[in-house]
Amino acid sequence: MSHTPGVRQAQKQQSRRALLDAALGLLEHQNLSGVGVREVTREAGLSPAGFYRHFRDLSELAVVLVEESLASLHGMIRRVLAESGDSDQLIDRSVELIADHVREHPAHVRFLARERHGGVRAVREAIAAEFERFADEVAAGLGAQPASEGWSRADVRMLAELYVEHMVATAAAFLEAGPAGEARIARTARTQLRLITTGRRHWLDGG
Amino acid sequence: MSHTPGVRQAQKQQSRRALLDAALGLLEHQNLSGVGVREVTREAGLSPAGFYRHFRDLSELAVVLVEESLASLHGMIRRVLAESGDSDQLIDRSVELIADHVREHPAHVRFLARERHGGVRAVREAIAAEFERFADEVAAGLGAQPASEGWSRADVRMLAELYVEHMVATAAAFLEAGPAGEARIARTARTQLRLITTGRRHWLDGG
DNA sequence: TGTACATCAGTGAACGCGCGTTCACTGATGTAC
DNA sequence: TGTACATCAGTGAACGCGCGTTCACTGATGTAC
Repeated sequence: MSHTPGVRQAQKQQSRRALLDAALGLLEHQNLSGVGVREVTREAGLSPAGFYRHFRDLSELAVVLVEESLASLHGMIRRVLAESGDSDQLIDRSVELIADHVREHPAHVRFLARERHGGVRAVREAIAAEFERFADEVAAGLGAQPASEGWSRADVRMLAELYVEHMVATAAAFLEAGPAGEARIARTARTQLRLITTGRRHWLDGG
Repeated sequence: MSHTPGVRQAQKQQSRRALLDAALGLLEHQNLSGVGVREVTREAGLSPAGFYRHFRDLSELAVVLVEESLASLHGMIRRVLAESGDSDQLIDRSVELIADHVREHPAHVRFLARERHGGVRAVREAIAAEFERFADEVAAGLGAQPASEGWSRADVRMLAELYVEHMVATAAAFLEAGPAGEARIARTARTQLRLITTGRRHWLDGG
């Protein structure tokens, strides 16, 4: 509307970003319940009162972080599903992508792992709802594969949930193990995925 | 040594128990980092200063809770491994046992799920170490089964880890879903275990 | 372009509060004789 | 059994501290004319 494209608004966005980033940084080493408004504003370079121009409280901020964390995860899932090749190659690439993702977004991944069963209901529910959506997405991807011919919708869905659960567990294990343990975690994850794939292949011929 | 069998000591144990129970109760709805010494003593009926006759701080108390929570879990694992029957019966019974366990020890299970990736390192490490021991135990159990003939130690171990991870995820899902969702969680868990079992059966014949 | 007024992101001081921890204490339990 | 002393779990008061939130404010940005 005005010739200047909202200097004020841009500055506000910058403060908001600083708050979100400060919080994410602090959450890498403590729980949401252990982080305080004053701590976040201190880290972000604002006065404590400034916080309330942006969020009602920390759990509101945390829900935004959930959305951002999951946006980056969605990107990853889409890349995994888009891969093509034989199943062993797919597995190798998937595990590699998870490792890359954890390396690139450690704070996001840690935040999700930590608050998924954490003490703040609103955040827990936001995470659970998004993981459901992941499972939907994975189920749609799996359903489109030739290997799923003859499968019931319910079975495709349970397989998708198994994959998502395994992906989350693998990501958490990468974090916990650090660079030194990366190779070991990756090896285990690949073998487990191969076992699941074997089960998938023989699912319809009577176990 | 004395004719009275330590009235003093018995009373001290009682206070200690009260502190542990109070903490476990509070931890059902909040993170460890959100719980305070004063809150715990209030709930336990002691004065704040009394806490320090028993624990250096809350994380020391929490590590004791980890041990207690896992003792009850160990019992469950042993029961699962001791079951006999065909594989479908085993799966049904295992999932049932998990459901029972969650119903009987909800606070313990919630505590483990919450603090497994929580903000207190000592507690996280205590939980991780115990889960490792579970995987050992499960691996030993699996290795003894005829179905594991010809399997490498590493493969038995990765299968054990997959089972443990699945068990933990299932327990957490039971908690999250509450009684209303129990049947649905159980159905999914059983199908997933059947898929894994199918993979296990065909593992050695080239995928 | 210039001017007068409106908006509103961010400030700094203030509030009441509950926290973790310490301390000297008290009184029941335990022990030695 | 009785007595004198030692132990030590639990108390209550005190401390300094950082917290979340509110408030009236300021001054840069935005708008109307």
